[in-house]
Amino acid sequence: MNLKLLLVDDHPMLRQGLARVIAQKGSIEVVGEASTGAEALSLALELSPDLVVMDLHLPDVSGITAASQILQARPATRIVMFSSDPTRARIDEALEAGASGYVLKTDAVAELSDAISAVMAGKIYLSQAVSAGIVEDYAKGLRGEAVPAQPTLSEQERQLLNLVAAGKRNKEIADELGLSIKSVEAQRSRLMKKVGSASSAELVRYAIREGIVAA
Amino acid sequence: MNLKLLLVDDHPMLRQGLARVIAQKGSIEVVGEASTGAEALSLALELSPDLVVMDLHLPDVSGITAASQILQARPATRIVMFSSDPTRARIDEALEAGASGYVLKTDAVAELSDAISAVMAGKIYLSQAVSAGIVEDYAKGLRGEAVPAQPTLSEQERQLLNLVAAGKRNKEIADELGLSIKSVEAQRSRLMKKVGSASSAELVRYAIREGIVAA
DNA sequence: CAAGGGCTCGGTGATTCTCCCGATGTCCAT
DNA sequence: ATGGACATCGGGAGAATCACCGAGCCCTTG
Repeated sequence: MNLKLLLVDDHPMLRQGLARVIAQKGSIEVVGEASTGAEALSLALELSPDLVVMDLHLPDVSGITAASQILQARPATRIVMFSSDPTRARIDEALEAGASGYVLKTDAVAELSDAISAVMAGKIYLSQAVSAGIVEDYAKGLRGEAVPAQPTLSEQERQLLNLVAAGKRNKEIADELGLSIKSVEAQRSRLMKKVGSASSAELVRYAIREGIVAA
Repeated sequence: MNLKLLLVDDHPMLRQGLARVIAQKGSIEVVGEASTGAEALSLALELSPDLVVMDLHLPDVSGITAASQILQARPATRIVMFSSDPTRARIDEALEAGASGYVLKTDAVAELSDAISAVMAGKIYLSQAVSAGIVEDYAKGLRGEAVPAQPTLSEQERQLLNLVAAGKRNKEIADELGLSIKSVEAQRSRLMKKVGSASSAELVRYAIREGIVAA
């Protein structure tokens, strides 16, 4: 039986190349390619692929939200995330959204093959580089101390970060959030401590790094 | 005669895919693949490729400097830059470094083929999306007015931007640059007007967009 | 229940930003 | 040489930020 695969990435170069690599190993058929989240969703509905290989970085929405949308409509679909970002936060998000695999673009192609096999067998697959980090943290956690930081931001903190990175002043943020300036200041300083930045400039850079706002 | 091509990109996924796509159109042979600038240089020396397709973003050094190094050692080599960054600044840098082509990862694969043909014929090739922007600016220039902004930053301004984006305070910047706070303030406000940002947060984002500092 | 943690404020004071003004000095073009 | 553009300062006023402090409030955990 042939596996139907939908390939989502905003780089045609990578898409076409990968499609060839995947196709030539037989048993898998690339039935569609998409370059945006919206396109991915509509193609997923139209083609009912068994598997979606999805880039995290898309021009319109994040691959994460695209994945949730697809899973909502077609819960049986397996999704392998495909990203150049090895950040813990990203990986967590992907898994929460229901992805079954996470492979890095810096991994060898073989990782993607392995991921596809494993995921279609119903397993969760994280590429070596990814799982290494997680296992390490886990071991550290068992060993007692100091899993340094996986600063999970609350919805409110993300919101704040968004506004700060947009260059708004505390007063404006306070109005927009219906809080007092004092609360904004407090949140802001807590946030800075949390992500380990000493200035708002670093806060902005953090927000961009984490993909909370665009550069 | 077979064209010898060296493919440089830090993503094996893309590399292997592209290699297949390129190889199958005959007359071009992918003689090597590199994932870092250092690797690219040593392979270029070893293999003497006619053409190098080089990603701009590499783990060690920028693809720009890697290109300069290769061209210094093997001036006859043609280099096509391969990037996801359509920024004018990047393109200018690439051309100054001696690249003969600039193709975006968001372009179709056909662009890369065209680029290879054109470049090997001794021409400069910029992909549609890239040249469109440049030609547009040029036409606007001829038409008289309003090339909206190619904010060429002076060395000092880049320096300032660097320090601002690093989160330094005006006082610290003044010390570091041997100026008075007042001059820093003035420069800063001029800079903000120049790049059209209303807040220092936007300034930071600008610096990151333009690649002046890392995120 | 009590204790603690997180979030929302308010106050205070020091520091910093931002923007106004004007005084120089340099360099370039008229 | 004279005017203009621009960079380097300084003064000063007003706003914003930052760092502490403390006081409630809600919620979870023991």
